[in-house]
Amino acid sequence: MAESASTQERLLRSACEVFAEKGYRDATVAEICEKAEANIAAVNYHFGDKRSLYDACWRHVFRVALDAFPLTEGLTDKSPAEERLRVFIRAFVLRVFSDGEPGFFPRMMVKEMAEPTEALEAILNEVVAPQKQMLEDIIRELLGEGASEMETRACGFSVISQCVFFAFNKAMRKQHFEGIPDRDRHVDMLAKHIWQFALAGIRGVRQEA
Amino acid sequence: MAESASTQERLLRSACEVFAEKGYRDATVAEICEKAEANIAAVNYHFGDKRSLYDACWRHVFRVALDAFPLTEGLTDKSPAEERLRVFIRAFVLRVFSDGEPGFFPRMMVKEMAEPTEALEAILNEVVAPQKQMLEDIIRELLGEGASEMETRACGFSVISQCVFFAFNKAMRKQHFEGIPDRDRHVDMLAKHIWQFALAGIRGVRQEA
DNA sequence: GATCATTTCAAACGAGTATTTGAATTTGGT
DNA sequence: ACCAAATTCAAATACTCGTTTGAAATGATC
Repeated sequence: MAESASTQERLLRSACEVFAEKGYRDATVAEICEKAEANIAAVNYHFGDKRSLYDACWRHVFRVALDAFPLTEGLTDKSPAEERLRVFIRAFVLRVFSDGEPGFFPRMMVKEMAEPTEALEAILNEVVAPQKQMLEDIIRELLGEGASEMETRACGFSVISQCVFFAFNKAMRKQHFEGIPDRDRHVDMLAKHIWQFALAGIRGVRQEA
Repeated sequence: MAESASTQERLLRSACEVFAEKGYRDATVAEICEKAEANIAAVNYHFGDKRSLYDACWRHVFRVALDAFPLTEGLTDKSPAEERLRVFIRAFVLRVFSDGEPGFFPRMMVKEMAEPTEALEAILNEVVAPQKQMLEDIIRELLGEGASEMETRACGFSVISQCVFFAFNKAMRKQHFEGIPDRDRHVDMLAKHIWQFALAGIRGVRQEA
């Protein structure tokens, strides 16, 4: 951890890393402090307690992910729904496979969903709800006028579940890439696959109705 | 917990319940014993330690899920791939939404994937690998001769990720059902949605290639 | 009904971990 | 250079939780 940054910053960064890898419960403040080259008491001095540090991490990783991979990159108000869906999915997948800070957000999210802490409800409201809204707006457009709210929700879930899947753990990401040399290109291909699969799926649902 | 069963049985059942709800780390033997109306030392007496109890739970929930919702229910050797996919997905989804014992398996699985214990590797080999194989066999058939191994894997992941998604936690399942009276029927509809979405997705991928 | 093995129990123990403490050190302002 | 505030530090504390222990209760066998 770079000793150029302030102790508080170093703590925040190493905490995000550890929380993203292990989840809230399995992360220890001892490990976080060690990685930040700070004293064991530094967390309490700078953040109050472990939970407040966790909250600070959420705010941080959320902002970083949004910064590094915005879900509307390069789009205009009048970009077609297909294109908006492509960008949304691609940004999501790039986050998930990022080895750096932008990857912390989806990983913390999966940990939190699997083993919720008190923070979950706030996260659902402040973080996932807007993204869900954005996605469903796209899908509603793709489904056309006749789409029911239930169909829209269902298709939204179908897309999101694919985007999130590989955030589970490193072993799964590794396994999916075994024997593949050019990792970045393959992430792109995966994003493209999800996009095509989802577009076809949505059209299938539309025809059925 | 029924006091008709033996202490060992009661422990196993309540342990599955708690592990499925909270994951290995957040589950406490105190809570498990309390729910089983057994003494705090009962786990060690009957199973040795918490980890061995966890292993026993895995064996149990796996068997129960396979029993209650087999992935090939009612199929013959020559059932068409579409039908095999439908049954596979439906059984998976029914497990996920089961409030009873069959639901414990996918929930423990998601917890384990999000925050792995030492048990993960064995589970991947003994449990998920065969199911993955089965699913990819179906998909390979649907994709036709020209399908690459990578496309097959990608479509397999697209299906599984949707099946698993709602195993994350109760809040998500609840949210998806809010305002819907007939829950069982809606689970069926969700399974059908995933099936249609997946079939269309697979066909989309096939056409692209 | 006596004896021995099995099971249950309350209490204690020990390891791991978040938090507190108060002294020591560093920093920033004058 | 000096003071005061901010920060760092090692050690102590408090709490949770898995595990152990030895005695008590229960059940099985003869």
